[in-house]
Amino acid sequence: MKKHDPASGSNDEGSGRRRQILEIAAQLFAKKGYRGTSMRDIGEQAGVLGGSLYHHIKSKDALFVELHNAALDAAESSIAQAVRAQDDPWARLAAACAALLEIQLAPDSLTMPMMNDFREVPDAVRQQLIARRDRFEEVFRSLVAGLPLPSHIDRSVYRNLLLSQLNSASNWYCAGRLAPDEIAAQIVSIFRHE
Amino acid sequence: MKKHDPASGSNDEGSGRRRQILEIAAQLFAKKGYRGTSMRDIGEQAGVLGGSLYHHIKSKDALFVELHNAALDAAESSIAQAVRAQDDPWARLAAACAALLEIQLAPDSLTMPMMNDFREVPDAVRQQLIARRDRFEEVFRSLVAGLPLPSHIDRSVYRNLLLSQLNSASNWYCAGRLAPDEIAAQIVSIFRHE
DNA sequence: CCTACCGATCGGTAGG
DNA sequence: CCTACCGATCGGTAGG
Repeated sequence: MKKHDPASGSNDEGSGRRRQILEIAAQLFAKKGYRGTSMRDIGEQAGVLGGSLYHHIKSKDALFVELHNAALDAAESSIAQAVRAQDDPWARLAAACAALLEIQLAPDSLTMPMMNDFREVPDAVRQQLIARRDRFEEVFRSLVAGLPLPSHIDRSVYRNLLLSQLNSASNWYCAGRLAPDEIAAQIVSIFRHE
Repeated sequence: MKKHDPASGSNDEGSGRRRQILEIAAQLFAKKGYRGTSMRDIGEQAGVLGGSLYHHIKSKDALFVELHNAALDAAESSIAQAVRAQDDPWARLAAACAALLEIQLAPDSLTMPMMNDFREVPDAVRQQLIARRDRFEEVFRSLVAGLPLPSHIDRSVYRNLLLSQLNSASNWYCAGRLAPDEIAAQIVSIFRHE
């Protein structure tokens, strides 16, 4: 008779089903955008009607915010681990770019590229997304601060350019050609100046 | 009794009204995205009801395609003119970046940043947008081909990284800080290698 | 350019 | 998890 909290991390049968739904939703949001993905679309992929999803989630807004934050959590910890193993500032930047691209370009999984469509999301959702993203970008602010850049380069612009590349790589990435870590190497070789 | 073709370039009173509507639509699409902008939203800004817009346009899809193509036409000719005045390959690239950014970061006008939301547009529209964009990007392909780049840099990746930066600059650009041409200079100074 | 409306689709809910 | 439905909103149209 005990109802399990749909937002909890409990690992019974219902929770596995919930994770499956989250992964389906993440893929659809990544492919079609927030407004382009209806609850009925998600339900169809999960084999249920749209309304039935509300036993697992509170609302479409909350679902999207949860996915977005989970993706940034995963990226943050993966980057932290990759950077920890490096000492040279350029090597640290390269490791961070490779780790982020590996996530951004993964074709499936729950970690998906969705920090770009702030425009098509309701205002209340957008504020949460922006707050989380700003926190995420702090790690790049400190990585860039550690670089021995020529003085004529504006580090704020440099960081924004770098991040916009990493975030939009999925728009032109073609799985057949270079691997994510090769693209990261290209980016760093372009952004490397001293 | 003569009906004027709404897609023609005639310059009578009706055509001026039409251009005004196009500018309003361009601003809304740029700010809220394709799906986030309803015909009623556009009508409201223009001081009429949504249904009344259909005397000036055929459909929302056609309106968006027209705006997108007009923006790329304007960018293409502005870039061509800027590049023509330069001889050195790096100077040509710098001129092209400055011209494109000037358009991408202009707060109003009909030329607007909208080559990013291919995801939220209907399939039939997306195909037209992609075809036009691919043609637009050819000019950058040839500019990059003219650069004396180190051999370890992949020119295809280089071009995609450059374009993704130019296209998403409006996401972080803050009018108070650097001017568009200063940002273009920063980009070129980062992308300059020999 | 408005009134008045169409069918379709949306996010979400009640009750079982 | 389904049936059956809610009110809201969408793109678009007929007729004036």
